[in-house]
Amino acid sequence: MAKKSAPGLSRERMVAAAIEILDADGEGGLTFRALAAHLATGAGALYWHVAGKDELLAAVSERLVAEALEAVTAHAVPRRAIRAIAASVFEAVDAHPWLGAVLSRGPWQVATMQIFERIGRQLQAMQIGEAVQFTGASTLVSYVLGVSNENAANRRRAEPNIDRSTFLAAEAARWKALDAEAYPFMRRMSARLARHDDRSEFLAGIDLILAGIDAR
Amino acid sequence: MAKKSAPGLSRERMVAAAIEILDADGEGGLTFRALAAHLATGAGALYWHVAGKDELLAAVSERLVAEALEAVTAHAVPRRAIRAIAASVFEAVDAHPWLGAVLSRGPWQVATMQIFERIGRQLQAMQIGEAVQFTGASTLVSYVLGVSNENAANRRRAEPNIDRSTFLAAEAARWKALDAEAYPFMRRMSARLARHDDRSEFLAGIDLILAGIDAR
DNA sequence: ACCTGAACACCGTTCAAGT
DNA sequence: ACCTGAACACCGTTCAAGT
Repeated sequence: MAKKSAPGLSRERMVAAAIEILDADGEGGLTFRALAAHLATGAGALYWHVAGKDELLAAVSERLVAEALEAVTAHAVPRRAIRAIAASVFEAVDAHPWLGAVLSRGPWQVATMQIFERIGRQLQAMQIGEAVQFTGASTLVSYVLGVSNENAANRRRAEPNIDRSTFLAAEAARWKALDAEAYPFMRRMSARLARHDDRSEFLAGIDLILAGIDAR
Repeated sequence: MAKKSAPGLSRERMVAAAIEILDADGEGGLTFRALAAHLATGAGALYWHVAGKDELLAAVSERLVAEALEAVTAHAVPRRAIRAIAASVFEAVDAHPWLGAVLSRGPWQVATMQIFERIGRQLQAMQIGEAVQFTGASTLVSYVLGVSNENAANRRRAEPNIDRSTFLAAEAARWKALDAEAYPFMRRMSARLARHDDRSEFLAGIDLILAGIDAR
């Protein structure tokens, strides 16, 4: 849908190029020099269209989150809708792991506000008081950002393109090898870690919070 | 308890000095040059005691989290204990806002493992299945890290030493001024935001998750 | 064994100069 | 109005040289 070879720079082209670089080389790979080279221009030119790197990253996260939220199918039941919203954000972060770090670096930027608003509206439709709506939305968003950020950090730590199951196996082995005195719980959970699924575990956390909201 | 003028460097002295600088000047203030100057040595000397900046930050977070967890008073009732653990971590992050960012940059470092383990042991003492223990611990830790990170980011954004209530008032005014079509929920919540308390709101989120766990 | 500090290979950002 | 690219003021890290 984007024009193939529009002449000159633009915020849009910069955002698109930044996403390409971030996906290819991770957050460390996105420098204004690399971005300028990618766009066949000088580094200084970028500053004509964007105030700086923070603003660019905010624009990038705004775009991906907006797309993720647009993709959410409507649900008549609020808790279903919340689950769908959370799942869609999770999938965006899963597809672009660096997004987790970017999102939680500047909360209360438009991207996070969108998530908060969308979740909040669904809570509003539930039969709960305003205080629980506020606490519930805050808790859900904090949880979503927390998981996103952990995923981003894990991807940074792991070798790129490593197989998911071999990564989990290595991680579980680490847990199992922990000191028995200091980490009895983690040791006991190591087998469970090895066979857990990130996405459904994330959604199980959402369900836990939703169940807590229902209990009010 | 630390020796006043022990000769030479050491990991411990570096960690202590790093915390001082971070508290005074924020995360951006901690450079190896500044740290070396603070310790009256050359920048290269630091690398004799620490592999690099990441390791230093990990050691810093490890220390503060260990102190926070030691300060937790024992509770016979698991959900009380979990509340106390979460509150103690919250207070550490509140006292050292940059810690929130450091903690969630490298999860599954010792600091995070300690929190996970401590919370997990309490869940283990509750009458719940192992799957809920795993999901519950993950959810609680992700939430704690999420909130910590948001707080860190908020402090970065606000002017330093700004009064808490004036910050909240300004933030609430921003919410109230949002577009009515796009942000009805946030607008409706603006008054509540203005008078909410960070700490008790954080704990209300913990209670929500705990209530969800109980509902199993 | 431990420290020094200059040097290396980067950054984000600015800005005079161009078109 | 928009782009260029050298220059500025930084970084983390390395490493020969010192004690």
